[in-house]
Amino acid sequence: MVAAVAGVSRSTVSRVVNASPRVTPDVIAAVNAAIEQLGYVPNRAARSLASRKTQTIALVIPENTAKFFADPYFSSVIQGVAMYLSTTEYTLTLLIASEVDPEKTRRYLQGGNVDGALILSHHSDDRSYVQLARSLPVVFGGRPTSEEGPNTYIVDVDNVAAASTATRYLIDHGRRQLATIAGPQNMAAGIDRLDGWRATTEDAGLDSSAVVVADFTPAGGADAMRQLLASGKQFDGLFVASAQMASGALTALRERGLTVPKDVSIITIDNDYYAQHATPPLTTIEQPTTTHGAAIAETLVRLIEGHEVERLTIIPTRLIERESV
Amino acid sequence: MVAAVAGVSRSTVSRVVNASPRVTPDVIAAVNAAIEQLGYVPNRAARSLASRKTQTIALVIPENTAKFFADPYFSSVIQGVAMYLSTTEYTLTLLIASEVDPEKTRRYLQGGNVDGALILSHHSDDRSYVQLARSLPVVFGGRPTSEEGPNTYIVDVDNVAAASTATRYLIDHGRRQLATIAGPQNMAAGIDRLDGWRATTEDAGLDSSAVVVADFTPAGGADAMRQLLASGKQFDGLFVASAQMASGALTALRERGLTVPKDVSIITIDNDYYAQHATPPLTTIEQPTTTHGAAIAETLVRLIEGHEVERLTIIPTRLIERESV
DNA sequence: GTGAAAGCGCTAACAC
DNA sequence: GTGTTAGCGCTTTCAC
Repeated sequence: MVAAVAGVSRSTVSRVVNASPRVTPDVIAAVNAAIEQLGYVPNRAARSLASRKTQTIALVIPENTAKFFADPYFSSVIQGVAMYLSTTEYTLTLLIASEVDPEKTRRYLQGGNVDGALILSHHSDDRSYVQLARSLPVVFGGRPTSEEGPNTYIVDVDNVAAASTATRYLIDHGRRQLATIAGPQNMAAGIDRLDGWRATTEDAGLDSSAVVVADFTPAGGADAMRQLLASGKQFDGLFVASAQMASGALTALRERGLTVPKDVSIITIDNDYYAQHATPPLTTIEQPTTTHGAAIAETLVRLIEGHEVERLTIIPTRLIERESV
Repeated sequence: MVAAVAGVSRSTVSRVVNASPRVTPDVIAAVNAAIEQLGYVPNRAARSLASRKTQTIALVIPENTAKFFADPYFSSVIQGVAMYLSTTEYTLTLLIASEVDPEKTRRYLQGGNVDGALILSHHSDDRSYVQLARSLPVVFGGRPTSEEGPNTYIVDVDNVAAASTATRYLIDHGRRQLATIAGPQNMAAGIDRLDGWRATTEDAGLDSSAVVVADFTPAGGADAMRQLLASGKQFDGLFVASAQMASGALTALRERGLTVPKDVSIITIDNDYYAQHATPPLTTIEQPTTTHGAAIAETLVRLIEGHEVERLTIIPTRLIERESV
């Protein structure tokens, strides 16, 4: 073993590996030399067992992975998480939450197999995770819909403000008959964006009754657009709560021979390929996705390591002007 | 502890947890009852340490994660991997291969911290992973470019055949002046698809000199298209080695006022949103991505568990006819 | 079929 | 500053 080659005890090797401050430089050098020579790699399992730390962080993914992975927003957030963690000593585990047996996930998380968990809010039922936060460091990427407890740490974009900015942009560009395709009302992002649109619309003294709810997918956006068109409501400015839905809405508009932005202006949220490659390219509110992922991960690491952490971190957004307004 | 409540020894509890065949049904029931009552969750670290198995599989991701995660193909494959593994006892760890310190990744992998590794070929230098396969079960999703060893297990699509099918489709539809936008020639997928195109084109007695190489991105595809246009070569049928590039190519074609498929037919590979939402929607060769991911993971698990495994598994592809030819 | 004992490879008191 | 001694929570021979 390393200790023998370096001529020291196993404890000392352990101290060197863990960068303990009180070890003589000579000894550190000797041990490192031995480590190098032997190609020694500490065993994670043994370490965890003895230190009662796993150095592992779980990223919990809702069972409905199809939607999850198909959404470029999430891939991008995961990327941010993974990249941040690769600069630390923590390892990232992807945990798919089984809906058949939700207990399985909870048990795994609480069974001391991870040091903390990241929950990307995508689904309605996050109550169990809010509870989980009582016994394990947990950070939510996106505000959970269920009531928050004292241990709820959230890193999120200000969805109300983003929707508000978008809506005001429409108004500032002369649009007076507004409509919106909202996101699912069991998700915080869906709720908050609708709230922002409605408040801003009403503040401007405009009618806020043209609302259709969809599911954040292109197909859902197209359906919603058709509904709106069929409703007979007049509108010249449309806020769509996600670029994926906007892409679908564009398709439906084209079916009816309507032109953007001549007949109707569109503004949305997300600067993904849907927004960039739409015809016309969409004016949108960008949320910095990888930055968001990194911030979530960083918050969790700080939490695990006992640092002071803000209960709520807001990630800034940015308006990108293109050709749809 | 569980043993006490169930009135048996720890060994017996261990046997029940690990589904050992020779335990009396009564005892099994008693132990399970105790487990349930106590909410017992076995400690992974202790288990690993004693059994010398980690029940962990690493998914190695090239450092250039930006490209990686932006590619819907990979998100989708990861999804397949994650979903398959969630049905097993294995846990998925995302491992970002540092290019600054490639040794770090290798050491981690060889240090007994995982039972096996999945390499999604995306980058040129996979030699080190082919080597790694000598000491650790490794499965490649996509053929590595470097020479294969006896322990190289590969799960891949037949890229040559896919390109060949696509090219023949163009020819069958009356196109005689063919061109291609090829993928990077340091990646197997890029090389094989070009080979397939060239062979089929030449077999048909057609000119195979109109080739531009790009990097699988939309921007790269657009540039390549402009180059092709500027070259003065005439073509009425174009095979683009990925839908992302095809989407860029479409943009460049539009700039020049060319219409698809009237002026030029386009066929590509990948049935992602680029192919589906392009204008016009692209005729393409679909590779089943989540299935691919699941197959890769399954192969690795079988390998780890000592089952007989094929050295090469080919995933079937499918032609999807749309409006670009 | 079940229990007793040993030990996986490391860290963490505690002594010196 | 370094070595000694336990012990983390499990699995695994080996008896019985």
